[in-house]
Amino acid sequence: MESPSAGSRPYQDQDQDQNRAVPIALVLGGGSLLNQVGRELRTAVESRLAPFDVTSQQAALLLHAARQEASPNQLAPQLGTDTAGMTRLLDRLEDKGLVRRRRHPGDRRSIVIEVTDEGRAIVPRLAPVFGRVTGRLLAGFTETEVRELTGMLQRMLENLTGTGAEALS
Amino acid sequence: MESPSAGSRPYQDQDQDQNRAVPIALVLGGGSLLNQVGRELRTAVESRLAPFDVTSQQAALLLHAARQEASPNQLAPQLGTDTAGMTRLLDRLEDKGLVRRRRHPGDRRSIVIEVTDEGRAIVPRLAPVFGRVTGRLLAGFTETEVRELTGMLQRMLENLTGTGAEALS
DNA sequence: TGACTGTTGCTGTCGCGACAGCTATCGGGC
DNA sequence: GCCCGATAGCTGTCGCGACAGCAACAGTCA
Repeated sequence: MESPSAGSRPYQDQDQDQNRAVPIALVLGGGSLLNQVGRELRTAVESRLAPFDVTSQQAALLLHAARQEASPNQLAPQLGTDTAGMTRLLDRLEDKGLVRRRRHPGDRRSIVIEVTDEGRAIVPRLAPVFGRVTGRLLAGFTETEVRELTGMLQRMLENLTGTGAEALS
Repeated sequence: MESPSAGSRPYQDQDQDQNRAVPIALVLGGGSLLNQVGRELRTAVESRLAPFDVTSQQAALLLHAARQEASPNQLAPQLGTDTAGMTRLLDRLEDKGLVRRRRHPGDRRSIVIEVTDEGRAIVPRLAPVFGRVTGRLLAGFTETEVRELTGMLQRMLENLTGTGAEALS
């Protein structure tokens, strides 16, 4: 298909080529490869979280909040949402009794997310789920590949957001 | 590029290591790196599609349907959704007058998606949007990297969807 | 003191994915 | 003819992300 010499040509040069090897399938709508993997990943996590009656988002919030008390505003970017999404997320978790809202003593605009005893009871069982799915996701990958993949994902993120968004803790 | 001892060690061996270099951040909920890139990608596409008053999903459907008439059932997997999602997607596109539903002459259960003249008018201007965003997403990537990335994404997809032997669960 | 500005969380609206259940239709077998 | 399973599309429900608008509050400055 391609000659090996083309391997290091920057992708930009290739952009005008109408018959390029990697088509817009990487990008096309919700069916893009990227989104497809993301969706399957979420589904895989949630099927394993079903016994605990929480979604992957809810589990992620619990893990973050249990480790350190925080406000919705602080957690929102780590969960890939905004304050509006946090409001609803907290609503659902509060309905399930896993989380409580407390006013911040110093700033009455703020809120402190408090994991209830019921929430803390299941938190230790949530983390391994993410670990196991990570293992399955990356089965057959070498450490080098995982590093390269992570690097490429971060470069793509920076390409899109413009400035470096360090989302990784 | 392989440091032989660590670099080629399969990721599985690393799984029990609590302090592994790539944490569950790759997987954690909607804030995972994978989903984050996917979301930014969708946002970037949609901001460029705003003048046409279509979303990335709707644009993707138009591109597919304009190239070749098809049924919702055929297009659903390509758009990363199911027939239920197709029903709503078609509803919205029909409301906008970009698409029409026609009964399949041979099979009265089926439907043929017909792009209206109004729809065909904007289709040629949609494809370049995906191309441009692809270019931006992959800015600075070599062809080799793009190939490796695509390959890794596909491997991850197979790892998740494949019905392979499941030593972890 | 009072106005101004920025922040924080809430609410409404839209689009979308996943899932379950339903109807109409098609096809094969008897 | 009838029956039975499979298939195509529709509907309802839930969770979530993006966006816009809102009220309460904080810190600042005249």
